[in-house]
Amino acid sequence: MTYTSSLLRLLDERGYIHQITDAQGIDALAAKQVVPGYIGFDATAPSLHVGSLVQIMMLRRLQQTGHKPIVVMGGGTTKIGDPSGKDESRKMLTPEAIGANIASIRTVFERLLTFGDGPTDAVMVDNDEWLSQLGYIELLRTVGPHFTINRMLTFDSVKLRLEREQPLTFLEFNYMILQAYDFRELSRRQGCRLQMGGSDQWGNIVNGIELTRRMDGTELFGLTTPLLTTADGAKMGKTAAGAVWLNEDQLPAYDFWQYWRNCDDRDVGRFLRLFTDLPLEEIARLEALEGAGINDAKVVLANEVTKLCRGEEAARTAAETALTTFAGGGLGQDLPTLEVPAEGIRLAAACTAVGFTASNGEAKRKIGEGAVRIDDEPVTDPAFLITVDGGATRKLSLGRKKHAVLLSG
RNA sequence: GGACAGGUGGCCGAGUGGUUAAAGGCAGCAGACUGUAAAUCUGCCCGCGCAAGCGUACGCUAGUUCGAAUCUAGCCCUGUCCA
Repeated sequence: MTYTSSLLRLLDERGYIHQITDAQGIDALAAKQVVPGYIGFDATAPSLHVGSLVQIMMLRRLQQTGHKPIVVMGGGTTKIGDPSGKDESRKMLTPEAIGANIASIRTVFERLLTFGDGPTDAVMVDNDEWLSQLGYIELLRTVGPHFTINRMLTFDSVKLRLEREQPLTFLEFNYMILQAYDFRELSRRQGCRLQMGGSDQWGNIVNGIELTRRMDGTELFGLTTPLLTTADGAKMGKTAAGAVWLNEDQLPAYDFWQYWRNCDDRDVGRFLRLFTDLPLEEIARLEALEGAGINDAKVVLANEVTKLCRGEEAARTAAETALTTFAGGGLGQDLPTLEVPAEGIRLAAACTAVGFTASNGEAKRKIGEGAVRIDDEPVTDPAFLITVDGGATRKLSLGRKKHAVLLSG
């Protein structure tokens, strides 16, 4: 369908839209007034990762088209301990830890959104503000009548668990009620009219809309993004090496840049539309590049995303490091470094020390396989003693992609 | 509270007394081929040690045994059904 509001048009042409509760309704609303819209985020870690970036970018799009982004931090829900994952997510965080996480996460939002008091300035709120005030009996009486178990059982989040015969705790079952309540509360406090989220949030969003309609008679809207996976089917933002964190102190800019630089050919166009502000014509040109030429598009992608999330400076340094390291065979300043003591260090120990390998045993195996090079010369003796002359630097590499700088210590 | 089933390496999943650091698959890492991509083929894939070797590991604890992931007891956890 064609949209009249710039918001919906932008979201549509850039590939953010999976489902909308009432496409015409929200389009009409966005065409005539400032729409405050929110997305909820978890506060279980000191940083969000790339998996949340689509949502953050949607808030950015909201603001770009003249609307008001509301960032909702799940401080209240985090207090309970999000039960959706398996064992690790069972941990319950202290209020102090949650507060620290929220402060840390906020730094990324500040790069991508403009905060303030103006009508289209972004605001950040913590759902703990209202959730922790709730009394159980009160909640049951006011909200309880609007939910039927029959209906709740039909939601995918619940249904899938039951079908797979996986446990679903009462706590988790209640999660959707709290999330629904969030939407209603935001509608009352901030005049929020739109909730966005990943496609897995559809049920929660719809519940919030229904609850608010029944309790207050207010009409709200919901919009979800497609579930983002990489071309080979993996969830975005998680690699075997760990999550791709948005915060600098969780993941160095160089590694962040490399994540995008190494993306699958098939993902380039999609990612450029979702995660950069580049004009669509420019993206069309980039994704049309063929063969090795697509690498140029990947560099642009890495530059742009790193610029947005980490700043110009970080993006430039990471790009320069990549250029000199890969193309020039030299050394970039952004690479991990290791100070080598005067008496030298064994090759295997050096590999582990710079983080190439998890253990000396693994390092030895890799060395034996001929994967490790010093100054681009393969070395196959794990006991080889590396020394660095005073003031000089040497290059340590494992495979094509892992490089580090050795300094004299 | 009761009956039954089950808990194995990042995940899935074989294994019912020694030859099992534990088949196979997935994921991952490296090599070859390339384009810092994908696909494919090959190798690797608990830790320490230069090495010989040692230490840990099959939910937890205690036991049987020359020897246990495998047998016994108790406990914990999960699922299904019953109350």
